[in-house]
Amino acid sequence: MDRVDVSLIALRRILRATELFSRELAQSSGVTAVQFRVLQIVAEKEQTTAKEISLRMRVSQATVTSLVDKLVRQKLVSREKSSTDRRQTNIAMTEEGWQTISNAPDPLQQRFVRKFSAMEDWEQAMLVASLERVATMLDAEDIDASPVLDTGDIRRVTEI
Amino acid sequence: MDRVDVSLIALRRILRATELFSRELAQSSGVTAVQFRVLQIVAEKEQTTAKEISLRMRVSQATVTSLVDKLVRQKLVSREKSSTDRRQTNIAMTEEGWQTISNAPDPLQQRFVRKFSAMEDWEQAMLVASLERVATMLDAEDIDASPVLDTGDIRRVTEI
DNA sequence: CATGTTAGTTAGCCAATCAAAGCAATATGG
DNA sequence: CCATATTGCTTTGATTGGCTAACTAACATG
Repeated sequence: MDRVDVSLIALRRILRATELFSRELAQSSGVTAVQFRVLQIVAEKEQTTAKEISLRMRVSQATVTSLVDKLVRQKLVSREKSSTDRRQTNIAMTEEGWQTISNAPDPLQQRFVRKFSAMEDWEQAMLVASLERVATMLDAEDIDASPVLDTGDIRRVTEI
Repeated sequence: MDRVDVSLIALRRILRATELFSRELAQSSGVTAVQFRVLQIVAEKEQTTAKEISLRMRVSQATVTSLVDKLVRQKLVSREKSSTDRRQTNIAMTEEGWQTISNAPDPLQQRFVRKFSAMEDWEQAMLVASLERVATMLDAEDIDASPVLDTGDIRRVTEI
């Protein structure tokens, strides 16, 4: 089997692993991976607008509305009309939201981080280079790519 | 930014690229990526059973039924009771099915293959090693990982 | 033969997503 | 200053993919 095949298989395994994890999380915890992603985006700046989320996630505003609805129902975020522009709605973290985000289990990413950290320096470097290479091969445009694996820990500052 | 972050970002970009592509395909062509995946599995051996598909895709049999329903409705595959074991249903490719699979646009994988092939030998080797490494880091069990990127060309023989 | 196992379908549910339409609020060009 | 965009968001109504649970049919086996 040639290398192209081997790498495609590996890629597929990676995709598959995250997909399965996502489902698993959806069942075990209250929020699904997608909802958690929204929560993360809100968390990055303490508050945001629906528009912002929709742009970041590359999803329609209608979808954002429904996702935010679910988070609001669980009291993880709150909606509030902006005072400066009343067409806008500010979506803000609640105390529960912060808690959820900090308590969220994160097996997949953690597994990755743990193993990655255990690697030799040269191997880490090689991996980083390779992953970036592949990413560039696959995507053309600039996309939202905060350092999370479908779900993961929040970095409030990272805005590449 | 440390290497862990950089690699997680790259991973996310990869995930994102395939996800966006999948949606795009769903709109432009008749079959969605998942349906296409089913079609590919059937194509590998000319015919299969629902069970086989469900195992390969790691999805319930009920889901397979509904996916196959859609393909049958579009006449891309056909159902036929197995003569050897009449509990089984053979799902077989139709002429249209073959056509669909061979005409299917495949920008993502093609982009990958093209760029990969253009790489120097040592770089290809490095990439393969890295991807496999990451895949192993993320998934534990053995999974279906035929050489496709959500959708892609068929290899009837490849059974790793 | 009775009971169990296996393959598949049906029914009923949920999450995520979209497009289209609607409703406010702001912006803007006469 | 008002009529007409434009913008931001929600509602409505669909579709897809996914699940579990219940059911039917066929095979397997003690």
